[in-house]
Amino acid sequence: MNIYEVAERAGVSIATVSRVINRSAKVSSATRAKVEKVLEEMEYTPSAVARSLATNATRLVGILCADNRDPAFAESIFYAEQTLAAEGYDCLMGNATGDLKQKDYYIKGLLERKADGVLMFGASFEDEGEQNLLRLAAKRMPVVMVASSTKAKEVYQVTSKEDMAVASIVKGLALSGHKHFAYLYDATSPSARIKLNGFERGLEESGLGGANGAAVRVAKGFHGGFTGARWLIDHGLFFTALLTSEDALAAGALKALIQSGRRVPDDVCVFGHNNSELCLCTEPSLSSVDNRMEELARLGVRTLQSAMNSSKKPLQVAQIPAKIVQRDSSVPFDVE
Amino acid sequence: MNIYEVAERAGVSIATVSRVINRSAKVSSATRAKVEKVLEEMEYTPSAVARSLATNATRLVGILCADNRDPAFAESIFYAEQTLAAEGYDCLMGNATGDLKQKDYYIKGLLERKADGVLMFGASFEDEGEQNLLRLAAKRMPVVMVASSTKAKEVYQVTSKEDMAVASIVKGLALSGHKHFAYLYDATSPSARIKLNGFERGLEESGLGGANGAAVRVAKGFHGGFTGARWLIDHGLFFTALLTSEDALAAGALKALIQSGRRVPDDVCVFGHNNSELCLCTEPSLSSVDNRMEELARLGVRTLQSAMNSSKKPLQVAQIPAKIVQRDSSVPFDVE
DNA sequence: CTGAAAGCGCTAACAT
DNA sequence: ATGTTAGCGCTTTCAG
Repeated sequence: MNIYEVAERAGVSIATVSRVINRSAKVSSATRAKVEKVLEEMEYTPSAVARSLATNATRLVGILCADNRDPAFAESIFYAEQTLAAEGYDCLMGNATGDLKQKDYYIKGLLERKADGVLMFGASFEDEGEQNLLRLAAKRMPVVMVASSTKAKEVYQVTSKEDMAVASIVKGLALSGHKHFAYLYDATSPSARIKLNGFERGLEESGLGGANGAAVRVAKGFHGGFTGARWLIDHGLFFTALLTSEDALAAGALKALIQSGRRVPDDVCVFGHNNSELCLCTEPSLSSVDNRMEELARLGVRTLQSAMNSSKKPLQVAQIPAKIVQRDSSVPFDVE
Repeated sequence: MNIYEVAERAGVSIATVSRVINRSAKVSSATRAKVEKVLEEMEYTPSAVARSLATNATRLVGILCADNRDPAFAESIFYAEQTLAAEGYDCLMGNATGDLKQKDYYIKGLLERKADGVLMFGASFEDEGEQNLLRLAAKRMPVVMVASSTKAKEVYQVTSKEDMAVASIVKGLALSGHKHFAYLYDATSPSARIKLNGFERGLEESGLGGANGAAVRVAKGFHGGFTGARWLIDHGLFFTALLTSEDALAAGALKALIQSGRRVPDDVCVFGHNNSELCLCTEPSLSSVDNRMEELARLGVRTLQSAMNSSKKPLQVAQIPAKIVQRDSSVPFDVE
């Protein structure tokens, strides 16, 4: 059921068939009707692959993300997918959580499939090998990284200043009299490191030494937060403020703290990160930092779109401020 | 940078280049080396679209889902994507949340792109038009529906008996003496309706009339659950057991109940649905029904794989039992 | 072991 | 307005 069979059955040339399919040129309404009838009858479906080969254009964009299960990324992917679909782009999705080999697989795949562009959510490209891969990709199609950064300057980047927000929280709490901080994080990705940096910078800028802040790497999710907080408690570490790199971590920590008799926020203030719906569900509700993923996703998609239309090159790097959301797990303070 | 340029630079024919690229046939190690060197130098990337046209095979599978933001679907997508990627399949993802037109867009797209198969998560195809679409798709590639059902019997289906679990909860609670039930749901999709049916069947089979169970449609998420429960309370509806179609709904309801002075589980037992991580985060922790999405996803992927390899046709329809998970938001009872 | 040549299904000049 | 034809980049007989 290709264009030839249609042409034959309709008694016209393949060019004409192609024309009616694509509305590309004038076709007399008589032949048009004739062809369309055959199209219907045969349940003809054009071959996108043949078309792509002929036109050298796929309407395909890659969505590479660190983990589509992360609610923030899921939200971004959803938005990106729906927006791009509305413009007739299809999304090839991949989770590049792992090592270089995995990233290589996805990037090469997109290159081979001649994708029109890539949108990355939280995918980290740190070392030399990864950056080279990124450059290779950027040479052939626009690459937009959302919520993660890289030294490779060939790619577009949009991030929010989460580290500033974290630092601001520490400073705000310090001004309120807090002197002993703890930080729970679950990954060592660049963006995770950036948040951690914010924590440490906050301490420094508050005139507090490293001894005032314990940063502990824990397992992912509620369980990681729970056991992490238990560990802190069991080891007798004293802290009146607990920050985390993830809401689920904070939710777990919250449970552990309360089970151990701590009052939140009176004894210890707790902060999550990402401002997910989870924050509303805990008791007390969770203060968090809103990294404004929707904004980032929006900006990322727009950037990719204009880059693909190669109309005007947008900025290489964009940053928007993150927002601190104070709820019941912390005592209110002013943010400078 | 196509196969011709490579052939020329290496002083061989394109057939030979094709052979070394695909390791398809014997090539003397001398020429092989020569060709591979050129491949490297030119940073040659094969064209998947040309290859697909020639071989009539894309390694592409569609992942159509109701909403990739739903944690359960996100988990499934992740699993499916990683598993398929390991076998060299790329995933075209789409959210077919909406009307027929949207589903049509995705299905036709997959057909045009000559996808090798489709995996659907929670996507509903109810009415005549949608079912015809499904049939059209199934005629050309294997279609596997996970966590949703349809009357169209041309597609593979794997679901869990969530309705049975819901009914069992109602019956279990009824045996414990509960007489007044409420049910909060946020959608009218087939699978949502099935759950609701379970609720109603549970009442019936407990010898309770419809007057003993109020089913209310509410907005999505925590907020929907919160306002829904408030509505029930404000309207003076008495109930000692509250079931929901979603954990987030239950989380919201939980807050509202507790704020209004109800003790959970003493005054009212609350059940979520999906057994997400959220259940651990609430206070008290949330009882829920585990629809075993991971199992379903696993089964769905396996089904698709074997259907694509057309080795042996697996069963058309598979069902696995769902599990009731009792936590602190309900008083323990025995499940028959 | 290697090369020549015919397609895969479609688009896009270029004719008519 | 419609038809002819030459690719698009690759795979795959079929010869040699």
